[in-house]
Amino acid sequence: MTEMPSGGGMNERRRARLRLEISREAARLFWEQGVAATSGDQIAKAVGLSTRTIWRHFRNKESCAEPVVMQGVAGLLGMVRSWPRERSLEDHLAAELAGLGDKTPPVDLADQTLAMKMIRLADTEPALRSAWLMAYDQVERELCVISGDRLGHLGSDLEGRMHAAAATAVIRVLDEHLGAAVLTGADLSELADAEAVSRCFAHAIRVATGGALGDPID
Amino acid sequence: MTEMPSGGGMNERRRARLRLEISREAARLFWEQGVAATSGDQIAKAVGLSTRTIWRHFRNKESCAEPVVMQGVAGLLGMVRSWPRERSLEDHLAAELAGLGDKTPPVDLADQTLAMKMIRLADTEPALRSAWLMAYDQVERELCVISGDRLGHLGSDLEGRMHAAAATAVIRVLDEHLGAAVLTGADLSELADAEAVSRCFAHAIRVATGGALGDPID
DNA sequence: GACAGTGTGTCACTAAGAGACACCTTGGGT
DNA sequence: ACCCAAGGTGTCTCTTAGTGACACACTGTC
Repeated sequence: MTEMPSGGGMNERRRARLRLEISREAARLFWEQGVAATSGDQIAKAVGLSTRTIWRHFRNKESCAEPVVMQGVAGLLGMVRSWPRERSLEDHLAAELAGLGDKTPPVDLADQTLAMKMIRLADTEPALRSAWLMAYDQVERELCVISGDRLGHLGSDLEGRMHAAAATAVIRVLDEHLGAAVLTGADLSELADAEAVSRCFAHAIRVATGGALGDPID
Repeated sequence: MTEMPSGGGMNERRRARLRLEISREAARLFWEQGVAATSGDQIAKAVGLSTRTIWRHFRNKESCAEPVVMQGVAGLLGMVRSWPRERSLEDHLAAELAGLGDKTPPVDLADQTLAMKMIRLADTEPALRSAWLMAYDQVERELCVISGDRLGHLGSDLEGRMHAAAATAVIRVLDEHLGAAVLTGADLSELADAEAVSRCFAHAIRVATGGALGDPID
């Protein structure tokens, strides 16, 4: 009869951690040998679980890539989540970015490159492309809540959804662009200036939402 | 040694027609009994082909839904494709819509409702959601060419891609909204005024692209 | 009428993913 | 200390999504 709120919450996070763990191995294998050549058994063995358990946590093979993709945008998403209403997007991103160096664990860097490899693979593997899009679909839902909050539901719900969708779309395109740039190793110079990158994101979001997302509220 | 340009072109269109045919049956079955309960054999039998042939035309079961989804947006996409540079988006859509009643074959209406059923199903079936997103990913690529053409590659390629992505995103959200409205049968009144709908699309695209797509060129 | 090319059917096969059941943790109550 | 309920996992089994290989049918060309 007694609920266990801590147990439930713990389980959810435990589950998320496990999914990420599996996803890391899966993404690595996908990158090293391609999606088709990677079997569920192989993923299971790599992460030290039974194959059956893999399918308990992922609805199919491609979707094993989703958590690393989500992890790749988690940084930006976290920043947007903590965006206080009274600040402009540019100010907030700049501030977050300033205090980012110390609190970002090194593991995130590995995840970041893994996520970039996934989008690269998505160019040739339609299955991964759909996983990539599904991950951003998730981002869109989260952004929808945030934009709904900032717009205070003054506009229609539909309007909020469009803003969220447009913002997510430009974020995705920027991610694809940056990912490609990093992996080709072309010019890392444009990435070096983190503030320029954040300004780029902020500007893109502002444009895509017709200015609805960007300005401080009230 | 001799190419057959007519034959090749014919094949491509023949293939597209066949894919659509298969897709219609698949979508119908998906809607009637759910995706999981619909087998490849069943789709094959419904369309009068061997199962093997189904998998020659579609990489997996879910993607069987893509052609009807594409068909669902083909109307709008066609309009945007024929958008002359010297007209505004609003004017062009209104003009196209005026001369639309006569040239739209009735079969399109059935496809339209089928497409709407698919997005409805996508709410509960992640596999269909990814098919839906993949179809719009295709739309985005097409829009990318169009926007690149209209912007004359004056802006960066990246900018064109962001505009295309944002525009596609709002079109998708509007489609989802309209589809939901039609199927719930709530108020068809807001759909009755075709011109209002087209103005809605035009406005959304204009906003999402920061005005980059909408105005006449030069 | 022989020919190339392309699309389809049939058969055999691999692997994705689910169902059923037993086991083993964890954590809480007595 | 003991038991018990809940939920995650392994093992076994089975269905079916999806592929490879090969033969056959169709179509247009020389």
